[in-house]
Amino acid sequence: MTEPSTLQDRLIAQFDAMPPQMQIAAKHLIDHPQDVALMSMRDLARRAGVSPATMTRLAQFLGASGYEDLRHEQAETIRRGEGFAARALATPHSAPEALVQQVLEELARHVATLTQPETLASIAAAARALSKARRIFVLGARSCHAIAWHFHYVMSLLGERTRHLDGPGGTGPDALMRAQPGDMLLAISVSPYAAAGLELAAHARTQGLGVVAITDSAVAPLAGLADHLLVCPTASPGFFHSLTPAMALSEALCALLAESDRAGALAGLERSDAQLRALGTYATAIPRRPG
Amino acid sequence: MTEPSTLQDRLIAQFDAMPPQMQIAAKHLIDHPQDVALMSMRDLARRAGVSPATMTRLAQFLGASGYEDLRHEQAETIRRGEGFAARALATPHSAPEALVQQVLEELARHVATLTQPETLASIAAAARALSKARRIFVLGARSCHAIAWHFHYVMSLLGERTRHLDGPGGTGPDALMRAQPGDMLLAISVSPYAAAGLELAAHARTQGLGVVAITDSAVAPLAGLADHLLVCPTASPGFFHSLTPAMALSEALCALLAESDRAGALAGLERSDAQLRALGTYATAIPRRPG
DNA sequence: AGTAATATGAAACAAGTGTTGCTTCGCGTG
DNA sequence: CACGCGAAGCAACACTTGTTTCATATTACT
Repeated sequence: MTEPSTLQDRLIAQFDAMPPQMQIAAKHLIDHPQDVALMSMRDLARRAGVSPATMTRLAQFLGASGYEDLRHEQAETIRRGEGFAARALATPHSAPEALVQQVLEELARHVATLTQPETLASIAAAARALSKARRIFVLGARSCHAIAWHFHYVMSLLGERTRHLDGPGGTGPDALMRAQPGDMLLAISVSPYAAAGLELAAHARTQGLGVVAITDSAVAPLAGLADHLLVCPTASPGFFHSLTPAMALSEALCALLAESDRAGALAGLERSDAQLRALGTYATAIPRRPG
Repeated sequence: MTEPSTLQDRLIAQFDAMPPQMQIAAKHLIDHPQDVALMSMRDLARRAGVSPATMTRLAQFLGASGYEDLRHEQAETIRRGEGFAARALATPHSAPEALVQQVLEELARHVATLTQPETLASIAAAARALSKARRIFVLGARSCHAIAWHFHYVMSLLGERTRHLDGPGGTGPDALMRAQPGDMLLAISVSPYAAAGLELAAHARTQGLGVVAITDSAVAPLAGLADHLLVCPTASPGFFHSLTPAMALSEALCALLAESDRAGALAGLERSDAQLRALGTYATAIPRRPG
């Protein structure tokens, strides 16, 4: 009688009873259910980092006679449009749900806005400039700290080129003392514009650093002293300014920088990975759920 | 300049130039475009009442190298949710611009994904739980630090309810010592899952705290011990996992929490604002460009 | 510590995949 | 009436598919 359950539900329900490799496979199916019907089992297994045999075993573990059973089931699900397309149904939401929907829809729209051709060109140009820099100093005060830190963190996995102008005791800006010609500054600043960040950016500018600015207006304080200006929308139906589009910009920059030196990025990542694994930083196995 | 039109459009456009059998095949593809990706070509040919060879010829007639080209194209279309496609405005990009566009489009799509009704309900439920908490501890290790910090920062403008489990000298987790029943934990964790964060979350759980988790899979390590689970996609065409959707989730939560106590939020904001202005934290005028 | 039980990947398997070359068919033209 | 020519099916092709088998690790339990 309990048969209307979806593939994902069954995978989740039985997840804890699976052997490790099968859990890896199951996790992949849960996270990419569409791919069950859209690609071959062997390809899927390769992406999941699992032997093809494991996929067959997983299918049989779920009670199916084989993997093709799963495929047919998922194909039927997709045909019914339950894949993703359940949009724009009349939405008899509660008040809070309506608000979340508004917020998220606006964020999605804002991020989509960034794909305008001129914006793309600005991003590409900024990335090109940053990729040539000897060092990249990263600056983001107050709310923009999140973006600055994230950019620095990601880049630090690739190598040693970024310096984050922040730190305990207010000693963050000190790193600028070692700035040299050929270095660049990535500064993030949205309204209300933190004075400290602006002063530091202006100072860096006087030292001859090139400036890439992520900010919320073409006439924001940072705009005047930026060599490359990336404007991101921050409006939101909610209480606060949004930093999601700024985060998207930052991630786009990271993607470009990694791509511009693919080999170097890979090498750096591998070195990071080796150390992090050696230190047991990451959980390796998918742990059982506590009973 | 590649393929400004969808498969169906191209089929219709060239329909009249096709030989009879090929038209039968084409009609079937036009009427059941999904099946191109969801079943084998031979099956499809059988249903259309056409020889398999005709299908191959049809594909090549359209300029594709073979039928599998069509299959991949359709699979991609289905993956994107098919229904509404802001696709393929002629984009004669340079390579880097094409990559940025892909990245940003995928991010926008992911954020849009979060507006599914079930997701909205989860977010609303999580926010409700958090709004009732006496205190909210915020936890995000490594890459997730950006999200955790941002949530804490925004909430700290409203009042004193959040504690960020991080800090210099590794003393971050200490704040948990003062946790009491009725407190909650907001934990953020995406793959690769940082072990430290997971342990801390598990520990908080044993102390009786309710847990809201933002993570990237229904079977992520955090999922098992979460009372409220918010799943955000992290895939990206670029090198790295994306945190933009997680940021969007966090901002949605903030918006709801502020809204749930509008008066309190306003009062808190005013107090923050007063102090920050008194200290000259924010730049008031737009400075002229130096020199 | 030793043994039974289980989990796993490599390789072998038959069945099915999309493609291609060849043949046949139908039909209009010289 | 040959003739040529495109269309369509058949059958063999090389390849990939999902599955199974089996030997080897790995794990769990006295």
